[in-house]
Amino acid sequence: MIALVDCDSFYASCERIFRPDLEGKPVVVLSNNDGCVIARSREAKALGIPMGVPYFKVRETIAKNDVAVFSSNYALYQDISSRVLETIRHFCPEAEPYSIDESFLVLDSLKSSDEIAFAKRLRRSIKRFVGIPVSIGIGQTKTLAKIATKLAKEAKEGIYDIAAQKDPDSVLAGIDVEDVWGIGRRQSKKLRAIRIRTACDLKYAEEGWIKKHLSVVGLKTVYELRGLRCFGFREVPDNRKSICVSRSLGVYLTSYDELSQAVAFYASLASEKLRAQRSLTDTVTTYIATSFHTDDFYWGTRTIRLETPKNDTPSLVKAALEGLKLAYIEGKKYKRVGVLFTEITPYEVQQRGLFCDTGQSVKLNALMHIIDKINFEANKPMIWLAAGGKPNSQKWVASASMRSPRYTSYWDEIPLVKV
DNA sequence: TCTGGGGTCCTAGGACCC
DNA sequence: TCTGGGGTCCTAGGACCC
Repeated sequence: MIALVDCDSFYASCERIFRPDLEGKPVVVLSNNDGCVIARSREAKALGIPMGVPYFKVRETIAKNDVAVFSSNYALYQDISSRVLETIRHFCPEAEPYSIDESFLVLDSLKSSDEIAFAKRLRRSIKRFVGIPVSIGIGQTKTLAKIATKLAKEAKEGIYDIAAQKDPDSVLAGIDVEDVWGIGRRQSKKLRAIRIRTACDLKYAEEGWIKKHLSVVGLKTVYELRGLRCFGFREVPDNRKSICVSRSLGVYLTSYDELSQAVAFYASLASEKLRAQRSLTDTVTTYIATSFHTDDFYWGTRTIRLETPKNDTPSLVKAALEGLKLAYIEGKKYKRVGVLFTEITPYEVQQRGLFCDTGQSVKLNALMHIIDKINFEANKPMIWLAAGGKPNSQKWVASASMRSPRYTSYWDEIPLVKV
C-alpha cells in the first residue's frame, strides 16, 4: 500500500505555528511581489477566496473579514518542510518527498490492519513535533493515494484508506475526472466529450483511445486507477535537470544597465543552486518580458551555449548577460526577468574542450566553494558579484512587506519569549 | 495601480545515419 | 499500381504538477 502525507494549507499552517492567536482564523499567504493568493487556511477558503486570485481583487473581502495576510516566507516554509520529512522518515524510511508539502510513503511492510493505526500515529506526531496538521490518504498506487488524500481532507480523522472501502468503484464514481492526478483542463475536456466524467469512468476507459488521445502518460493514470503501479519511487530526489530563477520585478525597468543588474543577480542565485547539487551546465537561457496583462506583451528569450560546461558564477553570469544583450529591445517596460540552466551534467563527468582546455578552472572552483561556504555559514550574502548589485538594496526587488520573521533559520529573527 | 515561481515528461516533425 | 526497415538527435511546444 502507498500513503500520501499532505500538509493542510501548508504555508498558512507554517505561519500559525508561531502565531497561535491565528488558530481558527482566516489566513492567506501571497506569492512573490504580493501578487496572488497562493495559500489559504480552511477559514479563508470558506470565505470564498479562490486559489491564485490576484490580491487586489480580494482586498475588500480580506479587510472586511479580518483575514491575516502574509507575504511568502520561503526560508520558513522550506525549514518546516524538512522537519516534517524528518518526522515522516523516523516512522517510515521509505518516503519520497514529492513537493514542499507532500510525501509518498511505501507501507508494503505493514499489515493492512495496521495501516490506519500507523497513519494516526504519524499524523499525531507531525502535529506534536512540528506543529503542522496533515491529511493522509492510502491506496494501492500513487494515483489512488492522491484521491484518498482528497477524501481525507473531508474525513474527521484526516485519514482515508480507499482500499479498505467496501466498494472502491463507487468512491471513484464520486470523483470528477479533472480531479484525478495527471488529468488537467485539456485532457478532462477531451474525456468529457466522450462521456468519461468520473475517476471510475476513466478506470474502465478503452486503452487504445486513451493511448491515442492522452499518450502513455494518460494510460499510466488509467492503470494506476486499476491498482497497477506505474509511477516509481525515489527516496533520494534526482538532481534537477533544469534550474530556473525568475522573478516579477517590483518596478518597471527600461534601461539595459538596470536589467543587466537583475539578470546578473538571478544568474548568480541560479549558479549557487547548480553548485549545491554539484552539477555543471553549458546552456544558459535569459529571458525578459513586459507585463503579461498589456496588449503589446513582449517576451524576449535567448540561449547561449558555452564551449564546455561550467558552474562558476562569473562564467554563467557572463553568458546570461550575452543572452540579455540579444533579447533586449530598447523602449520597452520590462516587468519580468529570468535565467534558466538546462543540459545539466554532473561535476564528476566533465567534457573538456578539444582545441584548448576551457573546462571548469580548478582555481575558480576553489574560489566558488569558499564563497558559498562563507555565505552559507553567515546565513546571508557576505560576498557577491558586483554586477548583480548589493543584495537587499536592489531597487527592482519586489516588496514583501507582510513577511513574517524567519523564525527558525535566522538568528536575528528567532522568536523572543517575554517573561 | 496591483496578476507567482518553480519543475517534469512527452510528442511531433525535421534532418540525418546505415 | 507497386516504393524498406531500422535507428538517433534536435527543437519547439504542449500538458501537467505543486
